[in-house]
Amino acid sequence: MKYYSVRMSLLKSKGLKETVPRLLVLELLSEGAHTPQALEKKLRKCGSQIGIVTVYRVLEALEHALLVHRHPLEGTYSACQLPDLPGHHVLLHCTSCNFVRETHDPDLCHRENVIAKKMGFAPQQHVSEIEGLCISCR
Amino acid sequence: MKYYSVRMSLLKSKGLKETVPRLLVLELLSEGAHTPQALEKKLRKCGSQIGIVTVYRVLEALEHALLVHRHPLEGTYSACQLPDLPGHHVLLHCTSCNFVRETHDPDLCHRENVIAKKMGFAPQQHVSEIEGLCISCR
DNA sequence: TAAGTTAATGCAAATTATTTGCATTTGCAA
DNA sequence: TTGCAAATGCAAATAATTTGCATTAACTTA
Repeated sequence: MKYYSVRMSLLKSKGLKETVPRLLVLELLSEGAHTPQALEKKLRKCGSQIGIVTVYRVLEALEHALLVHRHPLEGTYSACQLPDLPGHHVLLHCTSCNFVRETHDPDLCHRENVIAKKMGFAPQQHVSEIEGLCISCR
Repeated sequence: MKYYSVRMSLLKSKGLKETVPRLLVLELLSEGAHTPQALEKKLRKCGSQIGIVTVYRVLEALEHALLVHRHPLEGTYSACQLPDLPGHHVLLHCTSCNFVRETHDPDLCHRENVIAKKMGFAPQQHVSEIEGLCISCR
């Protein structure tokens, strides 16, 4: 596993300490959505002896730093692919292979603000989840 | 509680049996988002002796029939306010009073389809959640 | 309207998920 | 390299969810 690559600076840039559990979790979550339990199993398979409690705490820290998303329709987590654009995210979640693609769409964002205003809401953040089949699964 | 009103026909129209727990849960969920646990407590206060297990099973049935939404960022449920427009929903969730308002927006829906297509996704359903403060909380 | 059938409920218990407390270790700054 | 604060590991407590089975209630149809 190549966890010492891209994600090294990411943690520091968010003011988080760089630890092995965090790097591994980020790595796994960049490959698709996982529940905390699924993460623990995979970590065990990778040889790391990281307990479920630590997984929870790592997820909490990463979510708080907006580096991962807690996932709408499933209770899973995935790595934020656009950590520099907080506030609005579109998640494309393949129901077959479980892969999560993420994007940002200014039009959608704008439309959501319009809707919020129309309904009398002061929006703080939006998440849109689109469930479907990805290009390689159909 | 006026649970014998509007929601009576709704259950039947979805092919579900009309039972007291279901009517009560639908009623409560139309007033705002609740966790299963919160539902049980309120039901108990209303005098009904409906166990948590039943609450879970009622929620499962209602969700499957698309009469309630399992809620993105909180693990709560709320009644679907547009049961005749499945597939796409916009949830406006007040982070202060916990109320959930629901709407449907053709523009947003269209935009999400465009995004999905652009990303090679065959969309099955979308949910957009907008978190913020409702009109009476700000 | 009174069976009969199927599905829903209630309860107890099992399983699974999440949180907490505390001792130990580790990352990072001085 | 040393020291401090924060992160981790482990055990145990708490909470959430599921399962099995007996009972009850809702719809059908006769």
